Amino acid sequence: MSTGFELPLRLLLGFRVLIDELHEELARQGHPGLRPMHGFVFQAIGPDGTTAVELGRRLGVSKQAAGKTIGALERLGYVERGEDPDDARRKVVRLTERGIDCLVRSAHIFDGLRDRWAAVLGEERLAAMEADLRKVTPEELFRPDFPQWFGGH
Amino acid sequence: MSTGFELPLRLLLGFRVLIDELHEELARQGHPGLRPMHGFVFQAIGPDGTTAVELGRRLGVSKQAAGKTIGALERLGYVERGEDPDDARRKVVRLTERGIDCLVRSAHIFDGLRDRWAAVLGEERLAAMEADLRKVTPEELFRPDFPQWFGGH
DNA sequence: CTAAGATGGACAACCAGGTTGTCTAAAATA
DNA sequence: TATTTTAGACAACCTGGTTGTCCATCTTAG
Repeated sequence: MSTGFELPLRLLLGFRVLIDELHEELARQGHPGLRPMHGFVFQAIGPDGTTAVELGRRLGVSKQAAGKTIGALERLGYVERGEDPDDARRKVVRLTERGIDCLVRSAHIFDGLRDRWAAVLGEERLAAMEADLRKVTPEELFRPDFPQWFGGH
Repeated sequence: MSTGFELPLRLLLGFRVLIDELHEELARQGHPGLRPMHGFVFQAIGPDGTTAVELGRRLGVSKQAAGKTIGALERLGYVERGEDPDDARRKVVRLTERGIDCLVRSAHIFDGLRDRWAAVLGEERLAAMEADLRKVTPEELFRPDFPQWFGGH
């Protein structure tokens, strides 16, 4: 019963399982209240920080929407705004210590989840799945405009 | 470079590739303007039709929200409301001929996309991927509350 | 070197899609 | 038969997105 119909749903379901378990574990480790899309935002901000305009471009939303998202994450203590000494117009958005802690923990948790899958499937089979997926998906891992892409009637 | 970080994103990317190609092809075949989530709604409606209350329950949203979605799809010509002879309160929502056409074409397109993946990866490897995904994901394929699940800051 | 244009960010008004609350008609039940 | 439950419509509101406008600042053309 391998209809083409099952494949996309299994892929999505796999993603969902991993993300759900990530957030359960993050909540246990002191980061409750985060939503799946926050990970995308953190990644889009990057290690060197960014600006509202640039963040909006990366996320595929307007700079105003990006500004609101930044404001929300700032209130949660995950990002902070700083001045740019080279350009008085720009406000650089950076991850706070708490934001970085969240990223580090996420990486560890993802590694642990991958280990669990490897224990069930075998490391060889899991590596094969990853290799195969690489063959049929674009190089660049991050398509942070995903939330935008999916929503909307 | 198999960090646990890559796996979920590859799964999501695979899903996205398939869905994007599905909608490109659907647009070519006379169904433009459909969004990824419409497929979920069609599936949630099912072959026998449903009601706004039941649809809301399946999609994980309020009956009012389901009603609005139904209204939008009705305007697009994909569903229609009919009376229930056994219960004058209920308005049964059913797929129109156009809605069914869309579902049939989607099934064919998904089959074709799976064939393309099989040509790249080999039928055996693809079947292995599907089998492995089944081992690490829930039985029930449909979690139509996905849009709801992902969104939200 | 200055004047014109481009850019980053804030603010306001609006829109879409979700929410809850209230209401009516019809069905189920005590 | 009287009461309670249910399906659906309508209204008010909330959130997170949109565009439009504005100002301050940087960049660039003359």
